Amino acid sequence: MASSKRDHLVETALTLFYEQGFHATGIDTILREAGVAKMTLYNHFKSKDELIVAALDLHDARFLEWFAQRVDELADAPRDKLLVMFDVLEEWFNGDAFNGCVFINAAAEYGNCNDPVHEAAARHKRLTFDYIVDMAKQAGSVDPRGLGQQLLLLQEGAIVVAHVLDAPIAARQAKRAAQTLIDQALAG
Amino acid sequence: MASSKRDHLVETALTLFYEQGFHATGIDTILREAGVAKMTLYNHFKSKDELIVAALDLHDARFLEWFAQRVDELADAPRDKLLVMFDVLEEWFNGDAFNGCVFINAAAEYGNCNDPVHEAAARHKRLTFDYIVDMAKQAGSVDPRGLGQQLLLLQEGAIVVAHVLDAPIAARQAKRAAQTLIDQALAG
DNA sequence: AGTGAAATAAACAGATCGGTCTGTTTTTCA
DNA sequence: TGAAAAACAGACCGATCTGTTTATTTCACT
Repeated sequence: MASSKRDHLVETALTLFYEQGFHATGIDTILREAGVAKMTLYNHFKSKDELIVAALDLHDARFLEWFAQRVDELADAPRDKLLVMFDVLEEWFNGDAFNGCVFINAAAEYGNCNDPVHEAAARHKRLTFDYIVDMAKQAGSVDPRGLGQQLLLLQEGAIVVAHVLDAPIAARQAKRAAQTLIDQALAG
Repeated sequence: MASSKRDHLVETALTLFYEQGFHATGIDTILREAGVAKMTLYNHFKSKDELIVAALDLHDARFLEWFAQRVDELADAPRDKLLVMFDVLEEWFNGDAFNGCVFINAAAEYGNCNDPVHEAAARHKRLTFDYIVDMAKQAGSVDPRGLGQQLLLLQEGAIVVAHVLDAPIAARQAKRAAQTLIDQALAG
């Protein structure tokens, strides 16, 4: 079990980064919370930034998996899946731990697009986009990328509004807008 | 001219906070850049957080004024203003200094909704919403708040996508979606 | 010209930052 | 069972952090 300590460290780091932010969370805090020695961290990672990227990559895979699974549970028809996406968002917003999107937060703290942390955030959003486009394709859209772009905008907007304005209802507003856009895109 | 030093300090702080983030920008850096003594800062503000709020409030007023003015320059009819909003966004995204929305970034670093910094960010987004609702009302929408919410989602989504994915074109995609939503809302 | 407010420079405080180093203990596996 | 690998505790490093203190200088206004 060579990497169990490493995994636990990344897991703890992810939680703290999400709760408190990246710059605001010190290495020592993570180590104390994880119950791990400092040298263990620096044997697995060259720097705090590498730990951040590892934490983001972990959440990337896991979040998308959770998201797609919930969508599949709530709808069967591809067209319905495009819509229930926003119900899943609402679930997320209403969860206790909701503190915005950790990738948006990461890009906010690491604004330089060439920064590895920013790149990890961009990676996730690209995969999110791919997922939506795939659903749009299955729903029979003639321009799945175009529809996907519009729905992505609504999704990201909902996340931001829900967080900044503390308004989880943004998901439902986004769903209404999505309904209109989907109807228009799949008409005829 | 009692407050010229103070103004210059807030101005410098705003620039640096936007460029580098809030936690990542130290007091000393701001003071050096502004050419101001440390005691001058602490005579005007009780803490760094107060300086942050002052910087955000300054940008709040100024940004909304710039935004509304550009919208007025590009369109006359209220309905057109709802649309050219997204052209103005695109101008902003394509500017050299674009690094996302400083209020979204602030909320990302200060996630707690009761934090004065977060509250300042929320204040700005509420005013942005009010502005859009007002335009929707002038455009003759029967549900200006509903339309305003949807357009706000598109706007915030465009900002996030433009920043995280380094894709200023998000503004144009948002404009297309807005066109559809506006048509639907103002139909009949 | 003189007074009081405002800004200055610079040392200082105490905590924390990311990261390194050493030496010891635990775990893993052949 | 024994050697290599991994994790451990914790001291230590220099730098930086926000904020305070003190004493000096600038400057507007009467």
